[in-house]
Amino acid sequence: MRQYKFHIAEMVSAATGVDRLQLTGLIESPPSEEMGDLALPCFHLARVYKKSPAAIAAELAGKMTATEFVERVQANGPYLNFFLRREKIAAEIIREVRAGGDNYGKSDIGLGKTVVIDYSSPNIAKPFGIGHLRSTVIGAALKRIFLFQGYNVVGINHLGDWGTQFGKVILAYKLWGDDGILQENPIEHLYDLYVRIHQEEEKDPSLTHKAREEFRKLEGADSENFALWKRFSDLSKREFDKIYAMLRVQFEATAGESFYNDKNARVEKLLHDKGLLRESREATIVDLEKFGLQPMLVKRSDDATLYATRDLAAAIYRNETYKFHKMLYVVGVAQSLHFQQLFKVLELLGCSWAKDCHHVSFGWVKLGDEMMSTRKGNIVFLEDVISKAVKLAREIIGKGRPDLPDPEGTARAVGIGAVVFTDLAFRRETDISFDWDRMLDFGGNSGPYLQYTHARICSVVRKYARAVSEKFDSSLLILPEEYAIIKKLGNFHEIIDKAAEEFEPFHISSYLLELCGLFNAYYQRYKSPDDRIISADAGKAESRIALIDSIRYVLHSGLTILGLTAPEIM
RNA sequence: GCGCCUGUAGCUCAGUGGAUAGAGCAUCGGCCUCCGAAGCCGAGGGUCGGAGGUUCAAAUCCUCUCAGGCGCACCA
Repeated sequence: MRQYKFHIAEMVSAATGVDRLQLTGLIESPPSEEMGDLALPCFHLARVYKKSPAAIAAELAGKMTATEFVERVQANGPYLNFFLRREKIAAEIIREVRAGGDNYGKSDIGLGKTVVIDYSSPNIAKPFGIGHLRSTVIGAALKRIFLFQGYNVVGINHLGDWGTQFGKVILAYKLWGDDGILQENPIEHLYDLYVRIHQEEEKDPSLTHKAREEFRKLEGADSENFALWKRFSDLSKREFDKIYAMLRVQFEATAGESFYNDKNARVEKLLHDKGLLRESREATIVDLEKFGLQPMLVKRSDDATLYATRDLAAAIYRNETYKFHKMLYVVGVAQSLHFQQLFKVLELLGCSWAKDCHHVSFGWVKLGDEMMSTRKGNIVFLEDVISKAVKLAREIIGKGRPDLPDPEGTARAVGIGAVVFTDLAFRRETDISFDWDRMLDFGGNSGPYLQYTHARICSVVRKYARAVSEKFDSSLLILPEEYAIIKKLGNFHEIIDKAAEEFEPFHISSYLLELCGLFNAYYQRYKSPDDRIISADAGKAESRIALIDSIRYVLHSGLTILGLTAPEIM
């Protein structure tokens, strides 16, 4: 619909002399159909011309004449409403979708630019929980959104594989670990040890000190600790890879924190040379008080590095390696202070690109009233969630369609789709309450609802049993539901743009739900031989199939971007 | 204490300056001899936490206030 906004802005600009781009931004969609297809609120013009908005609207309505796209223009109070030529719009949009196919909605505004996205980034020696899933799902969706816009995208898995916490795991393993259990069930065993050391620490604070010492030794290349770390790390990565395969998530680089071990010293020197370092309470810090921020701790009192050091090293390394246009950190809201500090320190180091770094934060996943916490041990395992969802999908699928070609694969597609979509069904910043009932609700606003609608459209197109014609007659698409769908299809570009600008995949989720709602209402409303999609009238059937096959394309692209598969039968 | 975030229908959430505040779940009532009922249609349900203010126009912006959450020195 973007092109028609431009067109209308041109018309109004010609009549008033007001800047065309400014007008484009003002044009909006009216709340109801009888108010036309696009509208220009005249409040701003009223200020310029010192007349009432209603008078301006009336006056402009008189000056406007019909055009190739605009059928009539009508003043409605302070609004100037534009009614488009439906036949023309229908023909253009459907042709555009069909010509583009899976490429419809793509753009090349990102050509030659690189976006680096840091996402997923689980901690080794810890289970992959529902919380990490959120970063993974949002990051992977953003990656596909930017690819859709022509950007070169580098997805980085910044594994949490270094730091004091491994001192804890190493210490716990030395105290209570069991090689046999580790071999058999690595993540579970490491997780038990991790929870246990946190509990024991409460009773015996000396453990904290011992754990730090273990990490200091690890950083000092102690061979025993290094071997243990390496083993934990390898076992964990193997588990994570299974999950990524299941979610079909890929990374261009897996460079965890340990990757920067040999790059921290250089950062420290840079900070030192800029005179940014200060000693405070025995630790090394960058004082950020004049920027209203807490100090950033760069090194511990025993000289071991901290995550801030490694994040600085990572940012500098990535800038040098990828020359990025933007860098996104898909990390929970709990770390927002850290990122403010990080970006500020980069700025102080003279990195002009610090402004291109964004913390794409997301809210908590709560369990009941509590925040999920690995340390407290109240987390939900991703594997349990997926296996329950797939099991439920298997039951539902088995009932309706005994002839389904690949029941197991479809059950997985739908079960995983339900889980993935749950993370995309809210705005990023919203805290999510983890709820089994909602996760396993395949109706309403859910992934399976979108997939179901897609399969349903595929089924109708199959039943039509003829090639979808490109020579359909758009003048036969006169039902209000048909026109509403056409306008919705025409909005796909704008939705992608908005999702990319705001780093918000939810806009796409919301759009797809609306699109499916329009289709389902349309589908169910008309049942007579003439009115149904596969109409007794061959011409109508041809046009309607071209229309719903266009929905199919957009739905398929949208689902793919979000990370869901779109089975043709389910 | 300082900083940030949230408060919209019974529940979970959209809507972030414009035309009667929307959806899903839940409740109640309808719709499969007919293209897939994982669906659709309808009903009830909201002083948008509260009070001031800015504006032609406020759920949306500002101030104050109440309630909840998170972050703030050697975890990441």
